[in-house]
Amino acid sequence: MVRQTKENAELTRQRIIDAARQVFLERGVSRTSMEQIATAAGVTRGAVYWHFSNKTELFSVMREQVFLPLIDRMDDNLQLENNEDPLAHIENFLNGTIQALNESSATRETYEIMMIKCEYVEEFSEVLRQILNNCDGIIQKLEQLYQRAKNKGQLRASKDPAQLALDTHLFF
Amino acid sequence: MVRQTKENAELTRQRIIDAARQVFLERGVSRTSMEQIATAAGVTRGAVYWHFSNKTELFSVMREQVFLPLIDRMDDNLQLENNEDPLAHIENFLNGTIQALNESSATRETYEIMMIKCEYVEEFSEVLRQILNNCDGIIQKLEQLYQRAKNKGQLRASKDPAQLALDTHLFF
DNA sequence: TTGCTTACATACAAATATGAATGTATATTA
DNA sequence: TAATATACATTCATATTTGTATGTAAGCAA
Repeated sequence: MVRQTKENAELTRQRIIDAARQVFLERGVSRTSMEQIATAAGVTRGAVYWHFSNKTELFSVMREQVFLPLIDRMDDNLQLENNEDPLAHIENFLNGTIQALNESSATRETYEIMMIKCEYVEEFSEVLRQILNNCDGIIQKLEQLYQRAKNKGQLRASKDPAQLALDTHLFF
Repeated sequence: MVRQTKENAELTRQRIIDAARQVFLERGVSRTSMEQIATAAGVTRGAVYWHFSNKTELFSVMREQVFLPLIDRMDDNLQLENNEDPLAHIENFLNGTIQALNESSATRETYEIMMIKCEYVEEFSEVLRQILNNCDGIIQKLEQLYQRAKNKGQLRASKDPAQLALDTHLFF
């Protein structure tokens, strides 16, 4: 197979990403070689290097492909418009995210890779920073919601909204 | 330096372990080579291989050296004798463990390595299993304590001790 | 004191991985 | 339709890492 049409090339690219996710999951990020990813995708390293300049970039793309939509969805679920019942709002948000994880095995696998199959050093520590950045927005929104709940008397006075937001996020 | 006395050899071994922890922390477990560990310890790979058969074993020893005492301490803190105030007992346990982490940088570093600088695949998944095994005992004890708290009316009826134990552990 | 063992250092061979260079047949475009 | 760019496969040079093998000086026991 020598020269695919544009659409086929896009399919190949996606197959490589999916293959990477599989191999990362099985062998961990740093122990998988480009060769293994290529084999799993049914191509050679040449193809992999054509689409991605190195493993770090491939990892980032794989991650963003499933995570940016998830983050978006989380952000959407946290829209601050609804002022009626902040606590229920938070519960809905958590349930929605769990459901998203439940529905997509790709998302779950990526999550697992990021949790226990990746060492956050050097190039990857940048990834970690990005993730934490994403989370910061969510934490802030959570805090605002908790603050509103407190204002509405839904929370005992002893609770600190900032702490609760951190707790919620950390637990999640 | 060619032939040390027995005590000096033991010191060398310990230096290697400490060096391994440092390098693991900086570069992640799978990206550090024996060479780097050796250099950090001020010896050659020969010495490292003399004391440890490979990186996995070195990692295990490093981990156990700081974690077994920690687990022991946690177990001790959870002794079930004191029946007066189960919830306070749990709080003490958590505080004690935090304090242990706080006191020993080696423990903290090892904790960080295990959390985000190690990919749990193949040989290392065994390590993960071991860790979870250790935790099981703790979770059970927590559950018993929560159960007692419930019996004593310290908990609302709606709370499930098993759930609370998992929550506490997971959060921690 | 001799002989054996220990605690390493040094050297070597093999495996593995990387990135780039090159080749090539086909899509695409002018 | 000719020229060019694309989407790969193949090849190659170069590190890097590993485990082992070998060397060696000093410690230790008899």
